[in-house]
Amino acid sequence: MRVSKEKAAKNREALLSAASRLFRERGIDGVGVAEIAKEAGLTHGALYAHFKSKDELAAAAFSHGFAVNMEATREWIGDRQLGFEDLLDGYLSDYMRRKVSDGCPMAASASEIGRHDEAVSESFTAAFTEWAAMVEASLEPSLPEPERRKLAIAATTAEIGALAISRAVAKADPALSDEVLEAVRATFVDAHNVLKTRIR
Amino acid sequence: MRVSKEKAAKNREALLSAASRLFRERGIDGVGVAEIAKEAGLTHGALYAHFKSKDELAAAAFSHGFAVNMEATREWIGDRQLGFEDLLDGYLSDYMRRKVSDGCPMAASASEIGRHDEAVSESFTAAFTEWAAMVEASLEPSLPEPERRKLAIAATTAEIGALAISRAVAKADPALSDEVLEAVRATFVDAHNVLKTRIR
DNA sequence: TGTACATCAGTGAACGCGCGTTCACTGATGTAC
DNA sequence: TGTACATCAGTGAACGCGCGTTCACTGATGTAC
Repeated sequence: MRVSKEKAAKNREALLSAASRLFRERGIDGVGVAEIAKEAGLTHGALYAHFKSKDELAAAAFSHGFAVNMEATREWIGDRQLGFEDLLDGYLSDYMRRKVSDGCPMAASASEIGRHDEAVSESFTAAFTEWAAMVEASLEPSLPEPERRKLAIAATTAEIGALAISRAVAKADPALSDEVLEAVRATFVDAHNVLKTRIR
Repeated sequence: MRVSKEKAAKNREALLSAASRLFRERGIDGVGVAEIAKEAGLTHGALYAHFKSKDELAAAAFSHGFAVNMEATREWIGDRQLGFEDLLDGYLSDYMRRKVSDGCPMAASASEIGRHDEAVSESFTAAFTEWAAMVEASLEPSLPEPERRKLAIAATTAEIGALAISRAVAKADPALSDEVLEAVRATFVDAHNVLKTRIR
């Protein structure tokens, strides 16, 4: 039966939350629409009143999960003046490695994105661009372009890759899993320092 | 019916080739065992004479695909004295980005690995370790440890991440896809040069 | 403010199909004599 | 070299189940008068 506009909006939100969490945990192909709808307290048919297809839901869920993470990051930063090193430390941490179901959706799904609809690729791209902009803003302000943007893009790419790979090797080689995070952190801190030195 | 040892070995090889290719194209959860067996010219039941489960096949297929790529890389290098920059250029290329079905299995599956059996994680870890060793061998020999190993691990991590991400954003933003490859290349070439300069 | 009715979010059965795994069976291979 | 037979890779039916999507229907909501 019909439902009030607010209730419908809440149901949509519940679908996005459930999808977002389940897709990060088990992958887009690892979860069915019925389970997502059930998790949101609905039947699977209702899902198609909100989204045209599973891939459209995947795209929206990706954006939703990223927005929640972005907001949490902004809150974590708060009024502090956090620099590039602080961001790297925050992202390349054991906490983030364990935070799969509500962690960074880019690290959770990077290698699956290319196999789905263009809508999914667009969600990923928007998230990547936004995150890279935040990283660039944390860099030494006086760094010249295009070096500044290049470092931001490389750092964003490397940190997403590092989190994904540290999870991939974690079961088989926990020490290597730590090394991956630390090596990427150290390399980019150093690269930033070198660039800062060059402009002096 | 029973089949000669050579024929059985060839069938196993065909199963690994098919699985390896299909998993890279569509993900482990995106392909069924029946399709893999059919592609190898067998029925699905035969698959279980060679592998205990789909995940065990996934682990073996990953190792198989990586070994083929490693061999191709060694052939590509041949007798030339290729350095770190050459390896980066080779990996972070448009050719590799398009080479999905027979390309680097680490870039194709990085973010899915953590969701499967420990056997799959072990295959990934062995591949990563072997590739990182090759990268380390390409670095300036006089670089001290632990910086040398750290740079090799960071570069390996970043190049796998870069390939996965350049594919993820390719449909939505081809220019950004190129930038990702180039930014990682430039950052690591620079990092290597800086370390070389420091030891002088 | 009250009434009539169009709207549409949500239900649940049905569609055709594929999933991973098991298992009784087949029959050529490979071995023991 | 020939014979008897155990081995086991491969077959294909069957298991129970889940897949994404569609659709006729329900009935409360929201709107027009």
